[in-house]
Amino acid sequence: MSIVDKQLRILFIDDDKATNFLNKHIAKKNASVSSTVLVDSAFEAIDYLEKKIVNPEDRPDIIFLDINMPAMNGWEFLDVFYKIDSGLIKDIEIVILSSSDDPSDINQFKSRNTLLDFVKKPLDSKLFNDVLLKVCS
Amino acid sequence: MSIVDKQLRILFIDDDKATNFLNKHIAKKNASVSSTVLVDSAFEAIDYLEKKIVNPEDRPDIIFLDINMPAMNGWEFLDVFYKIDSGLIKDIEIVILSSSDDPSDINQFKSRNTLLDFVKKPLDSKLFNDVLLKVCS
DNA sequence: AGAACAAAAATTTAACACAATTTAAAGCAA
DNA sequence: TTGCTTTAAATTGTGTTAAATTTTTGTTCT
Repeated sequence: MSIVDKQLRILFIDDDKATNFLNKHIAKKNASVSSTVLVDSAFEAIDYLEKKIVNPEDRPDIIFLDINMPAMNGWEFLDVFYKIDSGLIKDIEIVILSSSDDPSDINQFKSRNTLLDFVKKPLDSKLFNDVLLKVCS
Repeated sequence: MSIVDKQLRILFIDDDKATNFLNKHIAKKNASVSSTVLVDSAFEAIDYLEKKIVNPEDRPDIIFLDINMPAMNGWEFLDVFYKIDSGLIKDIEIVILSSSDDPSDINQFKSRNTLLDFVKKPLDSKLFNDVLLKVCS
């Protein structure tokens, strides 16, 4: 059963290989997902969004973003992300995917009211489907 | 190509679901592995080894053990493990599988000279195969 | 009516087989 | 010897099928 008509493209940003592997597996099993892209760092994500995407139809619909990453964390990524001068990325939904219980992260999430959701690791297929439903509403 | 004649049973002890998922995937792709068991905690591992194994042929040949786990860490597990009063577990090889750089963990590993190897996460198929080769030598 | 059990449906997980990409290796030529 | 090309090997990715688990539904019995 596909919960939505349109097919969604998902970008996962996480420095942990095992997490990425699990996330991709869950995403690809969902009938509403047409493609998944994994990157290991926020830096790679910026590079991907700015350089690698040539056609608008290639841009992700949803980004699942880890917070705790070396070099550039999730919040720092978002600061850069929103400055990307491109119509391409305007309506990409952002979902925080973190195992953090840190109140400062929760506050960060609440203060940035453009973010779609805050999902606790590990991702599971039910949780993932809920996010997709949220995107379509 | 199977590097060994006998088929090996692997037990993974890790509290992270994503890590377990990746580990299992890698292990099951190896032709020398006949079965994999995953447990989420050291406590479950003890329970599994003491209670769930009835036949000697069911016991694992290798245990991949995470160090940093809540409630009971890897070293604490080993202390309990070696006290298990059962011939069943005598010649199980122990491999530490951790992302820790902590010198105290390295020292712990060196001081316990019965341990087969210390492997850094994330596990990959080459690394895994190397461990299997070590077991057979 | 409510609890409990059993059957059916649906969802999740695992197993398998195949394709594609990447990596390593061997051989040859400059 | 160095670099390049071809071949082989191995890792990774993908899709399909089958098994197992969970949820739902309906029926019976108290």
